Amino acid sequence: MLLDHLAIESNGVPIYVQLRAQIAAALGRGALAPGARLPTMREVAVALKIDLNTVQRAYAELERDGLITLTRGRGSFVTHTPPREARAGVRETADRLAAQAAAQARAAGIGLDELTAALARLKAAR
Amino acid sequence: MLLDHLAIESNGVPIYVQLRAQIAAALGRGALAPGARLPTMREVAVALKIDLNTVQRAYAELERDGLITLTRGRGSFVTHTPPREARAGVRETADRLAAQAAAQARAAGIGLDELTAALARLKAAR
DNA sequence: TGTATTGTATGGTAAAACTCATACAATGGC
DNA sequence: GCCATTGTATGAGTTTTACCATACAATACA
Repeated sequence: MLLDHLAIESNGVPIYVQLRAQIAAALGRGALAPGARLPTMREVAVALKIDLNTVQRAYAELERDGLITLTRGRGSFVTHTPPREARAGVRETADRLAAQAAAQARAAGIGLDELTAALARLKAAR
Repeated sequence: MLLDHLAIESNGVPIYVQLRAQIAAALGRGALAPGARLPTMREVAVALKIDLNTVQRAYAELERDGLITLTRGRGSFVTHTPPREARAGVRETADRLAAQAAAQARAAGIGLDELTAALARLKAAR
């Protein structure tokens, strides 16, 4: 379920931006098939303990970008013809995050191999 | 030059967050060697047409994370890598950094697998 | 037809982000 | 010692984000 993969961090990044990015990435990954129904705005608001208006803003921008369609009374659905660039930004973002982590590691005297091992441990702990 | 790799987008992410992330990523890719001098806060502010205080906030957080050191009158410099056996808690530190990176990735909709793959790409690119 | 569901919209409040202007303080070079 | 450079700091004012409460409008369904 998509709701389980959503989580808001207090990084300085606005909540609606985080939400928009996470849903966009999930769609680009194919986690939800075209035509599939997204969780209700109210469901997301309750689950993440954020405001309905904040969710609405994220959903509205996803619709503006052509990723989802909103229909009052019915719900929100994945578009059947998603834009190509949906998947493009994911790799860029991942590379940027990896480089950031590498910088932190170097400053702490941690090698890339040790960081990789730590990531593997984290993955195993789930 | 680092300045050329900096660009601010109007995507809702606070400017100081974008700047901090981009500089950190550049350091992680090895764009600047340890000990190298960063562009002046004022240079960045002028080049990106943003406020000096905004740059200062980004630089300050990079210093708090140990990535750079700030010296009044001299400038900002990439911190030197500490000696390898300097600390006993290498593993704990690595785990902490990994968890941090994972949280950042999660906020951006990036999964552990994608982050690991990106880290492998970065390692290969050296 | 009625009614619950779901997206859409508005007004008010608080906090954060950003800019602008100005000033202070340490460093290095003349 | 003088002075330009560079980081550090403060305060005022505007914009953006987020929350809360409330209400409206379209859809689906018993």
